[in-house]
Amino acid sequence: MSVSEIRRRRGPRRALTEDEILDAALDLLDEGGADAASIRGIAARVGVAPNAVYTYFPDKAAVVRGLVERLLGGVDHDVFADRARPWHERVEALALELRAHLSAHPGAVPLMIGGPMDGPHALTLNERLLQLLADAGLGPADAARASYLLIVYVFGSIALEVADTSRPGPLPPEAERVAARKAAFSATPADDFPRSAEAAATMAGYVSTEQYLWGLHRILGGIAAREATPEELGPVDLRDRTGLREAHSA
Amino acid sequence: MSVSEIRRRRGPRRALTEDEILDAALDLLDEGGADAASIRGIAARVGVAPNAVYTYFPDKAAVVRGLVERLLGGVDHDVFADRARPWHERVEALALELRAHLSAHPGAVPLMIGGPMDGPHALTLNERLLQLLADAGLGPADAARASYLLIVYVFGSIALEVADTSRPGPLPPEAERVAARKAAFSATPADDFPRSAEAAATMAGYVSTEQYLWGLHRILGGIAAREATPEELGPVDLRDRTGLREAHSA
DNA sequence: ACATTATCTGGACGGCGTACAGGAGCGTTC
DNA sequence: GAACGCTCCTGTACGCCGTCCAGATAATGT
Repeated sequence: MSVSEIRRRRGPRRALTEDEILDAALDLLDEGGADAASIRGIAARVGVAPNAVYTYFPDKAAVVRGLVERLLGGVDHDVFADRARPWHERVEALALELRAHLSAHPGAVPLMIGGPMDGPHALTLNERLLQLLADAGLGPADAARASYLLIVYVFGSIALEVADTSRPGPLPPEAERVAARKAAFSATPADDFPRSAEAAATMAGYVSTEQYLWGLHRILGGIAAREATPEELGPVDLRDRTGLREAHSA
Repeated sequence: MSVSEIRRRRGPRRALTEDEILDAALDLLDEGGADAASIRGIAARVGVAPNAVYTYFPDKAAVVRGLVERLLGGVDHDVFADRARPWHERVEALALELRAHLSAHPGAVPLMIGGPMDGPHALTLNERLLQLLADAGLGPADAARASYLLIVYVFGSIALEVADTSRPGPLPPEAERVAARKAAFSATPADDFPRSAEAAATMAGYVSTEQYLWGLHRILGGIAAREATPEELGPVDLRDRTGLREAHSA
C-alpha cells in the first residue's frame, strides 16, 4: 500500500474505479434482476450522480460488456486443465463449472446472450475449449464445430432454465425449482397434451443438473462417434429461407 | 363475409383486434428490433392512443407472450408429420423448419428466451416432438430429456446467431453473415488466440446452416446410441453450487 | 501563477410503461 | 323511447430510463 500511483491524467482524482462500478452493477443484478442494474441505480449505489458513470464507460452497453467479461473471467480453468484425464471428463468438468458459475448470477445470463461474446475472457475460454478438443484428437474443423455445439448447449441450457424462473434474485435451490416445474407442468391439461403431462410426471424425479448432464453426455457421445467414423455430411436439403430472400439481387 | 358478429360487450365497438396489434408489433419488431416494439410505437402504428392497447392486453408482457405464441403457431407441422420417414429425418426437418421460421423474425428471439414458453402453441410443439421421439422408440423419460436437449440446441443456436448480428432489421443473407464473421474473427490477435484464429479460418468455408446441422447430427447420433445401449448415467460428481448454497437450512 | 484538462454536478430532453379521470358510444332495461 | 350502465378511447400525468449540455472544481504541465 501507500504506493503513489503515477497519475497521467490532468484533472481531479477519480472518485471510483471501473471495478467498483462493475461490483455495484453485479450486486444490483443479483438483487433485483436485469432491470435493477440501471445506470442511475449503479450511480446511486456508488454514491455519485448518474452521469458520472459516463466518465468510466461510454454507454450502458459498455458496462454490460464489462460485466459479462468479469463473469467469464471468474471461471475456474483449473478444473478442466488436467490433460491427463479423458477429454470427455474435462469437457464435463468445464460444463459443470460454467453452469455453476453462471447460475450464481442468473440476471446476467440474458445480458450474455443479448450480445456477442467477443471479449478477451470469452475468447480465452473458447481457446481453452478448442485446445481441449484438439487434445481429444479432433481436427481443426471438427473442433471448431464441436466447440460451437458445446457452447450453444451450455449457454442455451442455462438461458432456458433462467427464463423459466425469471423472477429477480438468486436462483432457488434445485429441489424447489423441480417442484415448481412439476406443479406448473402438471397443471397443463393432460387431455390436450398427454405426452407433455407424462413427461412432466416422469421428469419430476430428476434434478435439473442430471438432465443437463444427460444432454451433455449425448453430445459427447455424438462427437466421439464422429471422431471414430468421420463420414461426410449426408445429402441434406438445405432450405434456408433467410438466405433466399435477397437472392437474385445485386 | 358480412357475417354480423354477435356482440356481447356493452360499450362501443372496438376499433381493433388483438391480431392487428400483434401484426403491428411484429412489423415494428422486424423493422427496428426489439426496442422498436414499444407500446407507444404499436399504438401509433395502429392509430390509437398508447393506453388504448391496454384494452386488449393487460400489460406489455402479455403482448410479448401473444407475439411469441403467434410465431410458434406459424410453424409448419406437416414437414415432420410423416411417420413413415426415419425419425432422425423428421427431427431434422423440424429443426430446419423452426430455424427458418424463427430466423425470419430475429428480433423475436430474445423475447422468446426471455420468458417461459408455456403457451398452447409452445406446448403443442413440444407435444409433437415428444410424439416423434416416442415413435423413434424412446421411453418417456428419455423422450422428455431428448426433447429438452433438442429444444435447447435449436433455440440456443438461433439465439447465439442472432446475438452475433444484433443490429435491427432482418438477418442478412447467410453468405454475408459468414463473411462478416470471418472478418471479425480474423481480426482476433492470432498470437494470443491461435486456435480461435485457426478455427475462424477453417470455419469461414462453412455456411452456418451446415454448422447447425453438424451439431444436430451429433446430437441425433448421441440419442440413437443411447437408444441402442441404454446404460445408466455414469458416476458423476455433481457439484451444483446453486443447490448447495441453501443446504442445511429449513 | 497560469493555462489546460479531467472529473463531477445540476438540470434537461425525449422515450418508456402504465395509472387515473373523463367523455363518448352502444346494448340493456324500464 | 328514454334512462341506465358498461365498454372503449383519450388527455394527462407520474416515475423511471439512457444520455447530453453547461458549469464549477480540482489537479497537472508549463
